[in-house]
Amino acid sequence: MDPVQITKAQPDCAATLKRTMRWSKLFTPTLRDAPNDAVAPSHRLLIRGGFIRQLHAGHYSMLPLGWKVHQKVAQIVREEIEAIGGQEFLLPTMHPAEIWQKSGRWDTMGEIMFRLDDRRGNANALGITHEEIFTTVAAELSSYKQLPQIWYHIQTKFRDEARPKSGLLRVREFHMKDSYSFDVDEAGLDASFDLHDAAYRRIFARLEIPSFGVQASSGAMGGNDSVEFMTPSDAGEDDVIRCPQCDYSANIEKGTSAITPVVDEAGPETPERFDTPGVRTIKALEEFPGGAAADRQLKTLVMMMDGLLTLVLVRGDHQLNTQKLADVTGAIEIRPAEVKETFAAMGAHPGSLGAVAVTDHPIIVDEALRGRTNMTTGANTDDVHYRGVSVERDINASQWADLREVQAGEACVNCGAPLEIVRCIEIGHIFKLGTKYAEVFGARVSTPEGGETPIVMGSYGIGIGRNMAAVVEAHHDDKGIIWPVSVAPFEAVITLMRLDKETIAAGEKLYAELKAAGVDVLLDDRDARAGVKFADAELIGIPYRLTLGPRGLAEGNAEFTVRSSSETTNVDLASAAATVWEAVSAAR
RNA sequence: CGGGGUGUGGCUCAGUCCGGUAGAGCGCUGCGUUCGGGUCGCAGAGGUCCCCGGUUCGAAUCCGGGCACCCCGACCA
Repeated sequence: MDPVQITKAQPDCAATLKRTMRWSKLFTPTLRDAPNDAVAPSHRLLIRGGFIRQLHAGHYSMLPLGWKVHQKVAQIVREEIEAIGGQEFLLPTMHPAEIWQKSGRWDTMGEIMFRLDDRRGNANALGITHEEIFTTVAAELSSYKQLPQIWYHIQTKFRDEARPKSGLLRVREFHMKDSYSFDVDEAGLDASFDLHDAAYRRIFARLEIPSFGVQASSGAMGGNDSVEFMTPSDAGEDDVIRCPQCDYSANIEKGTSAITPVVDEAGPETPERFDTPGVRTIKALEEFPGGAAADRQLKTLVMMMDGLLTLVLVRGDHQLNTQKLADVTGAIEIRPAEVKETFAAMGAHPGSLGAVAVTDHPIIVDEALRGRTNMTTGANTDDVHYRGVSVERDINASQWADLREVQAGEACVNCGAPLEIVRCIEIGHIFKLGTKYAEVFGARVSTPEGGETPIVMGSYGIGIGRNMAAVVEAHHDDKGIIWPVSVAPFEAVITLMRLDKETIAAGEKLYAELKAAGVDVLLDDRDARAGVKFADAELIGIPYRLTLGPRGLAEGNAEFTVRSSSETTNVDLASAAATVWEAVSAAR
């Protein structure tokens, strides 16, 4: 028997060709038409290009090309988190109810969390995020000397979204990178937070997603100093307030604006009742003789806050933002009261409601109503209103808060410029958790002074699939996707116009050269018409194409085409691989 | 969860109002043709018409119930 030979691997042309990625063997079911129910560009193109297929609402299969892109996106995220000291973990996706009960989120998460019982009848949850799990592990940290730590994982998260939509943009099962920072104090947390902020900006730059950070509500996740990264897109689901002049930007759930003060007359000593037959809306009351302009009316909203009927007051021409209401009250379940609940509590129907002299329900009043006098509002009798209402004198406010939703054109609180409201996709979220989880799970470290302190934590998330979709939203045209080289399913494609011996040989030679140079390349050897091959290459968005046909080959040329610009040039066969390599490496 | 819409071959859709044994285009298979931008011709395969029940001689079509998916809103990192 021959002795085992251990030899250093040598480039082997024959082996390379055996491993050649041939389009004829590639499973990429491209479609000429997108399914009619796909609306968002990324959704349509990822389906048409054969990247993804839906299994059911909010659950997608990643086909080979889709998974390849997904992994490239994840790898960029991984590299940038490693670069700030992140250490990668693999954690359970199914968690015992107990751990969520311990943090209190078993109840507060509500229906967004998938829950299931095991054979013993024990309750479990599918992880929607991993604060609880990481903090449990972090309980083994014992000394300030071990800090700071940044821990992360890239894994499946489950969220039982009420309405999955827009392909990969909002799904129920998805991969997310979440990292958690562990510091001994607030200053350390600030530093870890800033590291993530910078890492996230590098990630979006490498993905070529235009992005900016906005002040945000941290919602059910808990915490403060919350920054969301946004990319403008009609396919998004967040409205963002942006100042075109200074750097102010905030999620509409959080942001505010300066509004022109309304000058009120003092009004009467006490509110005056007056009949308003048939008046049911702000607009109708504006037009009613003896009524008032919308900005001189009080809008009284009846909300059920965790089952407690509550009055919420905003100016007549303002909108309530329910997330702001949730944030200031801590309520979990908020819904408008039903008409019959409202009538039972108030004695009147919507359209004639008001808070004057109401004492048996909590009343939360928007800050914009501070100091307002001589206002008009419903009198809790159908077809009757009050005028001459002074908010602070006549209404028993239990809480004042910023509840108003900013409208486009209102003035920036920093510089006074008119604000814009931009539809955006949320592509990342970083926020400071503080010591909440550390205290619950006993993650404490000894301090230099010899005492003990709970670890101060931060939490940082990026949805991989959503970012993949966001790249497509930012980079496509009417022919298909235009992937940035950094995440393209292939960096280059060699398109054979004919399948004769000479063309195939030239294609395989180029393939081997590019492969040897480290270029991720695909050989289109399908027996199809030129139009089909070009259209498919453009649809799936390969950044660079080398076209080999009899026309150019006769003169020793290939054609080099750039997907993003459609620019085509002739290159000498001998230098074709180098041309591609240079373009790819410059763009990586 | 509220409102709207849709379920017919792999994809896009017609047929449903007015019940009569299921169609087109694209795609797919074979043969021929063509060969640098989704050729052309011939032949062919492929459908529990979302499911269950009812009415009827007969249901894709009418009636009842259910399910799924999409869009808008609510909600949601």
